[in-house]
Amino acid sequence: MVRAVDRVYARLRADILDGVHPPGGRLGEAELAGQTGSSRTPVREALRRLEVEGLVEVLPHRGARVPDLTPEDLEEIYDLRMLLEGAAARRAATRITPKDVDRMDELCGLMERSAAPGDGQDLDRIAELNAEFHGIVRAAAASVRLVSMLNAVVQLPLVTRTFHRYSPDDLARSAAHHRELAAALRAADGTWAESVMRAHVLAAKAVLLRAVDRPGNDDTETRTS
Amino acid sequence: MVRAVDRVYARLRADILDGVHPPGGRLGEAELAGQTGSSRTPVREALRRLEVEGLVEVLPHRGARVPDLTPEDLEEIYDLRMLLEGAAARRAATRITPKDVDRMDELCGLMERSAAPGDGQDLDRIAELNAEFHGIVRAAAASVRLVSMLNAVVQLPLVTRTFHRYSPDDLARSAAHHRELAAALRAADGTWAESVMRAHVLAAKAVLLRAVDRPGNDDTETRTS
DNA sequence: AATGCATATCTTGCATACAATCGACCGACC
DNA sequence: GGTCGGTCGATTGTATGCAAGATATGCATT
Repeated sequence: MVRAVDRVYARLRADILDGVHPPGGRLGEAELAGQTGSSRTPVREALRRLEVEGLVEVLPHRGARVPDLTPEDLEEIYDLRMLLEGAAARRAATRITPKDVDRMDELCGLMERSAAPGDGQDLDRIAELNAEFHGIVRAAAASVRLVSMLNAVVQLPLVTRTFHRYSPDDLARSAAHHRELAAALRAADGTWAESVMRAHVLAAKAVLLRAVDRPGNDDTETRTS
Repeated sequence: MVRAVDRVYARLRADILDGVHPPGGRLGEAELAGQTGSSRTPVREALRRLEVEGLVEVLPHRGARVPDLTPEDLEEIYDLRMLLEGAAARRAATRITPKDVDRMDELCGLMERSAAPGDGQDLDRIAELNAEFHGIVRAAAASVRLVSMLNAVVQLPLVTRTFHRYSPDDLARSAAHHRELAAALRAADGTWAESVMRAHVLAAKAVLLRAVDRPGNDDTETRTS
């Protein structure tokens, strides 16, 4: 039997990331308790956990809300992500196993295939593979605190989770970064790996900020489940 | 009326940092509720907050414990602290006001006076001034997420809070770092400020690791309140 | 005598009842 | 007519009762 707080936490987190609870949306404890079939106690605990991850903000006696991020917030978040992912890549370079790098190369191939234009293109599949790819790097960094901080900064609404904003050039650049990162890690060159990772994150930041400034091809709001 | 969870949280945190609850010590909810005069609910919430800050570790159905940090943990923590404090110093360089730098210089003078050998020496007072000094830098960094991450990493048992381990040379070096950091910030030179800050943190790490390897002059265990 | 299992007890996890606080609405007064 | 104050409603914060899981202990069995 899993704990109710874990179910509520996972459900709430997924709902926020999928846009079920829009930014600025109110999160009443009783309402969420009803939706999840549990009582307010696990809901409260889940909300507090999400608060420290930055996914919700709670005001004393006034409940929890989904924060709507300003462009300055996004700037801040990506700067932090660059810093932390870069440091993780550097640490990983001297700790990762060849087997892990092999898997990363394999993932590169799969991502490139899913990114190829045409009927076979599957941008959601890329997101999955991408998550595993970066997960390997973080795991190889072997720093529980660094990883937990990364989780607090990476998994934010509309920060990641989708490659739909990426142009063909963006996708090609991302793929090149992935290949190069694997090469740097295989060479056990921490500085190289860190540099590539920083570029990778900054490129993602550029894509996002471009989309925020001109919210035309943005499809996150239209998601319903 | 302040919330009970805040009282419990502050009390518990202070007790852990002061060594009232030694590393490895068990933290029963009912026991803590009795000590703080509240019920288990605020205690639970406070424990969860402390968990994400790394001050306690909770195992499902098995309660909370104060984690005892291995030398590898300390290594990891100081690496992260170097990274984050360095980044904060860099951001602060282009955002800090001259008034804040003036105050930092003032604090430098006060710390140097408190560090001077003799009857006037007051190492605990240095800790206070030092906290304000670095607080100014963090505030000037103007990044709520960066600051919260720093708080999660800095305020750990036996990481800071005391200058009793510092030799006269260590104290002199620390003072020099502080003066230089103020100068770098006044010059609005982010790279300079970051470099000094990284050196400052690494120097502190060296002092701590030296003390851990040869736990002779360590007085944290003997504290009772 | 040692090991495995069952049980007993203690602790945490969850649910619900009660209290405190905040915001909104309405009325009175200026 | 506008503004200030009070009361009401709703929501969060706290306390406590109950259930489930985990560890420890003791007994039976090999």
